[in-house]
Amino acid sequence: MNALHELKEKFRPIIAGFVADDVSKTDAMLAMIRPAGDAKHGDFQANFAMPMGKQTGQSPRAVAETVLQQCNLSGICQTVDIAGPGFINLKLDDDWIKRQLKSALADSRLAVDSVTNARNYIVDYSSPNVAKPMHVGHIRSTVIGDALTRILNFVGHCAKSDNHLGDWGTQFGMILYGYKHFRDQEAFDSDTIGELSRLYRLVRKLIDYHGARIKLVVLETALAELETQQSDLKQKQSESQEKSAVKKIKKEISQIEKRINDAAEKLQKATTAIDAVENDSELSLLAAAHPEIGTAVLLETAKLHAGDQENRDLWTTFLPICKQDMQTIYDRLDVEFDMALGESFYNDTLGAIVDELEAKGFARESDGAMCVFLDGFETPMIIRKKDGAFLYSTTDLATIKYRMDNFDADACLYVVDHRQHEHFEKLFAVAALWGYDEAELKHVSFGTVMGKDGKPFQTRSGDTVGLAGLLNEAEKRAADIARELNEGIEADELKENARVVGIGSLKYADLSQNRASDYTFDYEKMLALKGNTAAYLQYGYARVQGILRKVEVDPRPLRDAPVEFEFETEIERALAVQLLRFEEALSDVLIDYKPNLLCNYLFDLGQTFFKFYDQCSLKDTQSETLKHSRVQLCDLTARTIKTGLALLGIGVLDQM
RNA sequence: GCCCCCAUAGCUCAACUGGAUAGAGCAGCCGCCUUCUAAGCGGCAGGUUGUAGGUUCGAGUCCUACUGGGGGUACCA
Repeated sequence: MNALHELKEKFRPIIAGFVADDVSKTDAMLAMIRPAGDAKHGDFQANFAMPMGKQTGQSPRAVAETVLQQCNLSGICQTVDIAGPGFINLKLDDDWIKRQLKSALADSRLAVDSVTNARNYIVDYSSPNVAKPMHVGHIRSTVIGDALTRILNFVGHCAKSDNHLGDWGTQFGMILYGYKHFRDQEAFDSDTIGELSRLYRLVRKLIDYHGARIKLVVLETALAELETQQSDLKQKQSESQEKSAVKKIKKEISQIEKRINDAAEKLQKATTAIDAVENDSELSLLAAAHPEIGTAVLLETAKLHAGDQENRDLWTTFLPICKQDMQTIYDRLDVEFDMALGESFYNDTLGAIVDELEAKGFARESDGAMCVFLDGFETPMIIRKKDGAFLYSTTDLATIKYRMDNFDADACLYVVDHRQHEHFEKLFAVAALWGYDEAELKHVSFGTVMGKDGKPFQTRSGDTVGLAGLLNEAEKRAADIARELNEGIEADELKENARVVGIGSLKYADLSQNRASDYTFDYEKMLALKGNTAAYLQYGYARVQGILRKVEVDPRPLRDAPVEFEFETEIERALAVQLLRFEEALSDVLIDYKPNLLCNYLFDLGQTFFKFYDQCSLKDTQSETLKHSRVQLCDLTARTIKTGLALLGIGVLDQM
């Protein structure tokens, strides 16, 4: 049941008459029926009279009156008013609300209708590179993708999640090289994943070192050149008389300064990479002994791809271990995938795909590389390097083909950082050329995780914050509060409480933000348990359970045999209306795949509930029927919170 | 150079895709636990939505220019 939808259908035939049955115009007008911005204007408002008045040359108020004369809203609306320039304010009928509440009460889906146009979705998210430790940057894709998959399935679509693991890239070359040259066998035997991760970081450091050494001179001369230019310009500025010329020079100076800052930053990075090795005698020796490590690593990767037995064997040994390590994180996050087809899965199909694109005339060789040139793009999409190796663009194309052929996908969502915007634009353009132009291919992008300095997030050491550590800290903080508030809480219960609240709040912190915004990583905010957090909603849920325990009314029999709802106070009606908006919130989420809209809804519901809680004591309610009506409201609130949080991948507790 | 995002309260973010008086949470101040769990509630304070124009009945939202920040830009993913 969706009140907004019902209202739109009531208005549809009348509006259609006004716009000569133009369906898209009708829909545009109906889209102007929306929840009231301010509760004192009613429950919903319709804003179509203004543009319609404009088009027909009538006054908007006259249009509104005509529409309302023809539209029979009795039964669903209690009052209908025209206000201001021509706003139509709609207030739902109490009896109608009560009927809807009853059907929600009796329904395990809370009367959320299944969509009529069910589609097959593939949701591609998380997709970490195996063999690199997962860091805080991975959590965003993981929780957003997981929430979208759950919501799509709940409303009746068929959504399959796919973890498109980076299990075939250069990082494996690093590990292979590290394993062959630097491994500590004892450590490898006792703590394999720790040793692999150490090897990865070690090789990374050495490559960065040599890279920085080569770049150093270039960077230094570039910086010096820029500084000369800067002083020249300053000279010119002081000599110049003309106002406009001075202004122009000033602008040039500020541009130069920006470039100087950039160059200085790069130089700083290079120096840091060099110092990290040279200040460490052991590392210096290793660096000196492996001058060609960069190309050697690429060679190891190439050998792996070419089917070299030793490297393949090592890969088959490492991969399950790495996957197992990631799985512990996914388990803690309660995230599951329907499939985890990594890049390696598509390896055997890549050659044929490149050949096909070439044969069809979409791809051609340029500078030795196989490229697809696209209108509107400066650079082509390279699908095979000049050394013969394939790229992730090739794999992504193979993935699209696989998903279309095997899952008959109507839509693929890629929950990936917005920095890959252009990659996906090209990918989708090539897919359309290739013939996959029916399905919706959508880059559900999200902002970068930034540090407090406004730069992409990194810790001082240059390593990004580990995900495991973040989860530990989240649970620890939740445990501290739970212990403080519940003296003598059992160890098991404390642990469960900390897990549900800590992890839930961490996820919610990510989900509650508009995914488009870059997000500033803030330890305190990520781990906050007060205000607009999962803990707030979980607390609301737990309090309902507390009430039900206290008043000793079992809500379950009331679900199928409810008493008549009574709105003794304004707040009870407000809570009721808010409860009926659940389906609306879910459909809002899916318009542009924004889970934060569900968070907004739940937080509003929570606030309304706490007001109700404050004003309507069930314990002191004398009338049995009123008490039961309130129990029913509580029951619906708890179930809506529980269901809503579950759709975000967050759990609830009976007691906190 | 070219292209893409972003700029909203001291801080971190919303604003249902053009609607009525721009909302929350932190942080600050004042209240509320002998009253169903204070991880809560009520109140105060905080804004020329980066700047300047434009479009229209109506703009944080759309267009233009500018300023500032981030990202991308031929063989990394």
